[in-house]
Amino acid sequence: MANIQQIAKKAGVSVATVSRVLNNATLVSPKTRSKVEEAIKELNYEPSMLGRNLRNSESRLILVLLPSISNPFYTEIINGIQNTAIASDYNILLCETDSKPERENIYFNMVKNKLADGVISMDPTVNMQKLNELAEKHPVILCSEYEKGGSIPYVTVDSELAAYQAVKHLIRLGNERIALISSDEKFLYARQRREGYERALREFQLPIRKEWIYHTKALDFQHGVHAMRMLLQLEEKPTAVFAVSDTLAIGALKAINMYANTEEQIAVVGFDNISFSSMTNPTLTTVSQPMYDMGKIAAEMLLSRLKGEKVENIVLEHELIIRESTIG
Amino acid sequence: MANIQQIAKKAGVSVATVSRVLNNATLVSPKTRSKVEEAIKELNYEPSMLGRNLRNSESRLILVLLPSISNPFYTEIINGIQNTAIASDYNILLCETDSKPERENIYFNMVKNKLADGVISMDPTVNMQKLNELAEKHPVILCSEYEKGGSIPYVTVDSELAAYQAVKHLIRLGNERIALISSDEKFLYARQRREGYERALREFQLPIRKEWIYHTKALDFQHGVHAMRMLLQLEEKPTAVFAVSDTLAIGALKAINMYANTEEQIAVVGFDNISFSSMTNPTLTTVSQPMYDMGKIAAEMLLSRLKGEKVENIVLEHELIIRESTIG
DNA sequence: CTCCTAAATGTAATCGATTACATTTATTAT
DNA sequence: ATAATAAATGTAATCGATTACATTTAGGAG
Repeated sequence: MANIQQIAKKAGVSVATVSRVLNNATLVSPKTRSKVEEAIKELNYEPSMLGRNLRNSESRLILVLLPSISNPFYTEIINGIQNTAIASDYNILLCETDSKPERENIYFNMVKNKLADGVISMDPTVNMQKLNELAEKHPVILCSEYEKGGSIPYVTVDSELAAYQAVKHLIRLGNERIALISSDEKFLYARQRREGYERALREFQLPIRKEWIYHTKALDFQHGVHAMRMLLQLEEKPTAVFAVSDTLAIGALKAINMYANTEEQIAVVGFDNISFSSMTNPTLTTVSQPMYDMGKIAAEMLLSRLKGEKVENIVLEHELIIRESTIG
Repeated sequence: MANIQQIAKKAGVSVATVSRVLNNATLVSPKTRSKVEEAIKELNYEPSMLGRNLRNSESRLILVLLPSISNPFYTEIINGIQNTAIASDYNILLCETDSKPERENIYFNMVKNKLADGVISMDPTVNMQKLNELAEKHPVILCSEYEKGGSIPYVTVDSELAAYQAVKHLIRLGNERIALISSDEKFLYARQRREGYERALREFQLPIRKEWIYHTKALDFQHGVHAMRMLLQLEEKPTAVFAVSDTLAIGALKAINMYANTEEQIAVVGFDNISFSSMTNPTLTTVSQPMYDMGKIAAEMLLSRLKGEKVENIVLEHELIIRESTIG
């Protein structure tokens, strides 16, 4: 790979002039410019990002942290981020932390070291203290999961309200024994969705029973299956379930299919509206988050921060998508 | 962020000594070493990857190209790659090309520019000519999709054989009218799976009818639904379907559920054994690829190439997982 | 105490770009 | 034709590390 010196030599000019051509400065004569461009073409030259970044302390790379790419929830968000970033000549790097702090560290270092210009974190398991430290010196945006009262700007939805509405929907259908399949409450979204669930129950004077609240260790299908199976073994079984994620809800549907008596109709509501949720049988009622927009806005916020602008937190609208799993 | 000069000054030594401490060279006296280490701790210093990479032309970063993260097929492969890479002190960057050549270019440039040390490509839409050019100067491994007779090392499964076995399974169940839902035949895996499909049919003297071969434009659920819907509108409907990907197969199951008469039992076989495939109703019979191992081996091959070693192509074993969708 | 050798440390070039400032060349006005 | 100005180009420092080579220091032998 040729470097700028070789181009300069070949074109018979100085490296400064080559650099000017590269960055379309105006003070290059057309003649010189074309000489340089020819040399670039001939030697098949592409400027080194390393040299450039080192000098400019800018990489035009954005890190996107997520716990795991296996949850389809992130897919559309990433599309939103990516399209927006690319339109502004930035690229994104997907960083799967697998909820492991060591990996997180490596990615944080990339930012500190100017290998990346900023971070969008969607990882609920992120070390908030470290992220806050990073955010003091570098642009950071939280997407979906956020820190209440924290200083890092975020874009999210109102999880409490969405959960409240989802559970109210179940109540209106006549359900009085409504279970919650949630994840670890160290995550804000899990706490908020439980609060919404409880608010709806309280409003209708329905009991909040802790044996109907099941906490899973992870969000994949299998954990949903297992949670539902546990709920089905209770002497007083719930007639409806609200799960904090579609993956759990789909697992619950599966468990109902496999283990429940066919005459028991158990209604299920999920959260996220992942693409698979309309492929299940029955199709899944769920809370739709504007995932693409969330990603887009997160990217826009980060781009603003990169320009040194202040940004406001944003809470986007959600929507309850009613499908077969609550109709029967 | 402090730099090496500041550490040197603080510790009262030269930058060379600091660098030696950083890279645990042996020729540093214990006294000096601890002075330097203290300065590093005090100033909270972390060496700049940019400076280091520029000098060493090494980044210890591996690029993983994939067309889209929305296909769960890639999830486990990525885990395999990532765990292997991290064990050797490499990190991976996930690059979603969205099948767009511009994006591909950016990522190729990262490699040319030493921002990344090598590439594992899982993208069937990759520009093979450009990838081959890149592979002349940089380590590149193909994972899953590969180039027959090409010079880039690959790890994959025997798609033709797997498809042949899958279709034979359908034939043994008594199906004589077997459809194929495939994707664009510009992809090698699609061609190979069609060949396997045809070989099985020929072997049992069953007709190969082109109205039973449907090519989709993409691999998502919706395209599977649409394909199956088209097949159900034929006057002579197939009694079984082999789809080249689980996502398509799951869409097909959905379409059968929605549009087929309940008395028609249409058997379905997919390919990949994604985690969803055991959540559907009926559960999906499918070809299981050793995805984690494939990723692991791809990473190991790349690490070997990075050390300058030669590597051999590897074809891994697959397995037909029989579930409800071919039992009824 | 001196000399020699080995160990420890320092100096300065290097990687590949950008850019402030200096210098040369071209253009315009008088 | 000459001075003044504008445009084009060049020179060299810089970003933050590594490392060959040079130099200093320490330790041991005589």
